Amino acid sequence: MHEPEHLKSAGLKSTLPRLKVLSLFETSKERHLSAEEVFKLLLASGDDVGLATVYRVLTQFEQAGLLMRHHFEGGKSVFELNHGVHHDHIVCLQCGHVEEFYDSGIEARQKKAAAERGFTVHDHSLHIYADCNKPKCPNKIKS
Amino acid sequence: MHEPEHLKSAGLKSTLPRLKVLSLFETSKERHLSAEEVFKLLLASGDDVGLATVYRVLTQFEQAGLLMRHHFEGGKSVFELNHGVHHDHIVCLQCGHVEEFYDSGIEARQKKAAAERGFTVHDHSLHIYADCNKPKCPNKIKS
DNA sequence: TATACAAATGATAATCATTCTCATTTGCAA
DNA sequence: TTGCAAATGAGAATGATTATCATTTGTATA
Ligand SMILES: [Mn+2]
Ligand SMILES: [Mn+2]
Ligand SMILES: [Zn+2]
Ligand SMILES: [Zn+2]
Repeated sequence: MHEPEHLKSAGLKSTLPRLKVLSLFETSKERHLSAEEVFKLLLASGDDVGLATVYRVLTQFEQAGLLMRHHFEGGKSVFELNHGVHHDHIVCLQCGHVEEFYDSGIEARQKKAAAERGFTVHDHSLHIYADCNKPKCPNKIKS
Repeated sequence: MHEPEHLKSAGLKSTLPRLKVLSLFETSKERHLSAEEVFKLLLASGDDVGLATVYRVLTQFEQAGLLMRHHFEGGKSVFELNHGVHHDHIVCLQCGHVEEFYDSGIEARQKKAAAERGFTVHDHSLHIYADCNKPKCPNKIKS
């Protein structure tokens, strides 16, 4: 029961919808969730939160540094709890499974490439799109 | 005047809108263009092509391998002529300027990261978001 | 604890990029 | 030239996200 403090320290007041969304990310089996998925999971668990509120809260949490937003292919934003450690993503094109990885060599070479060209890096996104080849992976893109 | 053959060999018949779009990419000062930009540039040059046709043609050219599509931040697809050599992008958050780079070390480490996890790579996208620090860069995001 | 009110919510309208529909036009093969 | 499948263009439809605004709620204060 530390969520209210999380919100407080982020300058957000502790409301029911915000607690529900945060709690969902902390307990969900899926680490990376879209707004639509958050909305549906809350509905399914009997917690009614308006879709507009879901979008608002996700954006607020992102700005507060509680969540990170990613733009995978498919047009919809995906969010995950910000555990403070940067990582990149491998996304399975068949089942949508997301695996995280970190390669300090890649990170270093990115910085170098940008610096050599006079750029000041703010941020980067690296997504590898692939087949996961897991036994449970269906050969069909999940809707 | 070799465009018609390009289209023919791609299995697309040589129509006026398609020739105009292809020619625009071959002559434009900007290498990376969104659908909206293509549409407006054609209008400005007196070549009227419907917006729906622009979208259709861009997608067809992408499928034919003539263009590559990228998803930079900002929600709209960006296209460029496919010159056959893979590269990644550094995008200036202030002026939208795009610079290309290629780092074989990064490429190799990506393949390795995916392989180690049992993935079969289809594709990847690496975008570095930064300030270009060029003298001509305005401190404002261009609309 | 009751009250007051700014902040938050939720239903719904609006927006934006993109795709779809369908009547009309066009490239091109015969 | 003609015939016609393929392509086009105007506008409707879609899907994700944001804006509006009347109503509700968290919380500071009396
Ligand atoms: Mn992640
Ligand atoms: Mn490029
Ligand atoms: Zn999979
Ligand atoms: Zn710049």
